[in-house]
Amino acid sequence: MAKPARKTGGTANASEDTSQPKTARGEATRKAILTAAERVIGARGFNDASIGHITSEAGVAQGTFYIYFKSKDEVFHELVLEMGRLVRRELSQATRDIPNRLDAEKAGLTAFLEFVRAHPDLYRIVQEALFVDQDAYNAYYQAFSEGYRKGLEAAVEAGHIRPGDADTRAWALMGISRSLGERLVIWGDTTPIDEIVATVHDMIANGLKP
Amino acid sequence: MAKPARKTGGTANASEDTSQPKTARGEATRKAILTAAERVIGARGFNDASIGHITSEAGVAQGTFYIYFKSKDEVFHELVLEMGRLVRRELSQATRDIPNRLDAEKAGLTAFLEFVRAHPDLYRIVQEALFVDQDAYNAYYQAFSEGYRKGLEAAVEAGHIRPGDADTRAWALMGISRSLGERLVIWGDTTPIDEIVATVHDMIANGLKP
Amino acid sequence: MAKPARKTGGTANASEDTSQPKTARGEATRKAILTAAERVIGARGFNDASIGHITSEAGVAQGTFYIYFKSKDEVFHELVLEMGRLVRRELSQATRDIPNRLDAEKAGLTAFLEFVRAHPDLYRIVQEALFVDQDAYNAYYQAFSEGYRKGLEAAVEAGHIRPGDADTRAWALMGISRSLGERLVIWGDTTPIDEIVATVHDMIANGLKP
Amino acid sequence: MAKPARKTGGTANASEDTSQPKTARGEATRKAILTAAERVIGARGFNDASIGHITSEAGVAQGTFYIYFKSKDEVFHELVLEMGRLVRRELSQATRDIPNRLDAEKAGLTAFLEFVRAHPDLYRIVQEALFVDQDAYNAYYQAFSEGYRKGLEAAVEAGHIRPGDADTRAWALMGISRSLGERLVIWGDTTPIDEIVATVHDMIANGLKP
DNA sequence: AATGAATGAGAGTTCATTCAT
DNA sequence: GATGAATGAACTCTCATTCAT
Repeated sequence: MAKPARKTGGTANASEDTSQPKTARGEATRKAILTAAERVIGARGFNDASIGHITSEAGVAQGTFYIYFKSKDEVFHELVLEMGRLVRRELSQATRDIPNRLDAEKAGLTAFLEFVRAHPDLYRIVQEALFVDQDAYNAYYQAFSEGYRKGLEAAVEAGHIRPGDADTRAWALMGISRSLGERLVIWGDTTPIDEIVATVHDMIANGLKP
Repeated sequence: MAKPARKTGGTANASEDTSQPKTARGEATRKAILTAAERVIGARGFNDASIGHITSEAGVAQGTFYIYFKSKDEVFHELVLEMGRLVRRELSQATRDIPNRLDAEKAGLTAFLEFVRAHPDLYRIVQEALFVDQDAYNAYYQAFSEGYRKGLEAAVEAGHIRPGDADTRAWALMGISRSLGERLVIWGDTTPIDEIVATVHDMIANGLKP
Repeated sequence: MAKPARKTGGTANASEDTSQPKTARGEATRKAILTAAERVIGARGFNDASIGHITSEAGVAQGTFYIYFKSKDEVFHELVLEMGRLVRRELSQATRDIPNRLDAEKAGLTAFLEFVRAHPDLYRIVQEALFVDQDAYNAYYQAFSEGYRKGLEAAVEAGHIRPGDADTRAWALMGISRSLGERLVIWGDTTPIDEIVATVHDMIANGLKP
Repeated sequence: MAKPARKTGGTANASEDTSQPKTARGEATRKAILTAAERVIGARGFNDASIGHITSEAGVAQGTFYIYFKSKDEVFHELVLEMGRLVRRELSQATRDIPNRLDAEKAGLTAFLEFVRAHPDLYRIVQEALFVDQDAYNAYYQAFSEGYRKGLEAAVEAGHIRPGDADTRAWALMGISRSLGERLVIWGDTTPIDEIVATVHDMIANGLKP
């Protein structure tokens, strides 16, 4: 029997032993490794991407990796966090100044799909986090689901959409985004994004309107 | 440079060197290994689940594994296929005899969520297939998305729902199911399934009705 | 340092635990396994030939192997002994009744090359014995070299050939046979055997004649 | 059934993933492993020589082996090539400046036997190549047989020896060398090399002279 | 800061052999 | 006599990580 505990967290706080680069050269090296890691892990998956693959893609020696990152898990963790930051920034830029929830929903979906199409590696990395760094995965989706939920609660309050459990709706809407994003990245769908959005938004808007 | 090709397929046809069991004892052993693999891989993930973990969970020696499966990849492949079969059977049983698409949608979602809650390991395994056995992953979702699409096309035809791109809608609806299923399995959500379904179905039904 | 001792012997006495077949059916099974072993080991080499390969080539179950042979080493041993018996019989039949040493030499070479061309697997097996069962290898060549030596000594005595160290000559002549045999088996040489023999015998006869 | 194809080639081009050493230390380590492999494989045979045996003989960790060689097969391949280079160099040094073919033959045989007695491991390794790396084995003997053949053709042309098929003679002479070499290495023969050569050369010279 | 050689634990897999039926 | 399931030791190879230079 003996179900083993699921691996969880561990790589939470990034800066402890790994020195932050002090020079411009160091900064550049660190960035090169991070970018290489994104490409390599995105393409091969976490387990098939070795440190050697990453460093050779980055054009540095293997040992150099450990000057900037404590472990393989740590780069991965950082990539997931980065993905979160980027997506959230994108979405908040796209939806700021849009008072109506349903309009914001539409703009957000469009922005998300465009981002995902532009960064397919990051999409895969976030999905794989479920198996590699569950804490990061949780943090990623928690941030989204809470944002969503609050938005939906406010929209109900404001009478923009009709009543209904905000958390469940938040997960449902997130699911739509993820699924359509996956269709682009994994399945190579080429439908123009605005067509996708039009179809989906028709459904969502009618599904939620008061 | 050298972007590596993504691992793909390879484990497609199962029986070549691995002998199918010829006795009841063998049959039982094979089943025991498969079940153990489901538990262990579901719990630890593909990479952290070693053959040793699986066989010791199954109560057999390591070598016994290779009597029934050609490789670690192959059990995984078989688990994904099995998951597909089980889910599809569940859904078709739940929705047969329901003529109206929207009602069928509701019944299907309920059945899916109940299934997922009952088989959390299988959910994780299918998700991980994206990184371990992409062919199986593709086959799994292709089967669903096509079924969905056909159902939606027929429903439009029949005037049960209003017009709209069936493929996009199919992916959107699949995304809703997956996301809510994940909330149950990964996030330990305890909302009663019928409440979830009620909330979501309100949105879907209004979103699609003519 | 620690040069390990070379593996040697161990499988010398064949009948101890392995029961000799008592029935005609058993006899046939044993023969089938031996023949299969010759083919499989000859083709793949000792190490790449598994018991499973042999038994499946023989059309019996794995366990059956151990009814007739104590171990993998043992079949191999027996094959080498068999090769020795066959070759010696062939040679003595070919050279009996030929009083003159040089004529006998010619007949023997012809017979040997014909045998080898007809049994390429056995040739390889004997060569591999050097690495698998050195005792058998030694026994095989000792028998030949001694026969050769005695023949040459007698021939000197009789004045058929001119004086010279018999043992060295024996190894030299054996080397010629082996090398030409190998050219047939390993290199696929198709020169007619009598042409080969004519060329070589010209050299040997002139080299040894008084 | 299913006669398996004979293993062939595969280890042909050496440098692809295995990095050539870039420092003196690396160079030394590589050399140490190669030397250890020669000793260990020569003594125990390819299959009984594990990577662990080789690395512990070399005084390095197991993993270090794979920094310098892609596989066990690859070291073996390299050893066979090295053996070929060494022997050819030895022979060409011993026979250069000797215009007469028969004299060169004598000098070559002497040099070969002395080399073999000094490097018994290499002799065994080349023989085992027939079962481990047939390409290397072929390359090794092809180089010799062609050199021999050309020499003999030229000698016939020059009237130093009498006419006769050069290829067959080449294999016969190679066989003599191999066989006498084996007697030294495998059978521990202690006859002084010049006595062996005297006996054999008497036979060859008379056998070939015009 | 950067290198690259070295480590060694641990993984997947094979296979000769045993044994209950 | 024959089967085929089961065993487990042993092997090759990988890779995250450390360290001397």
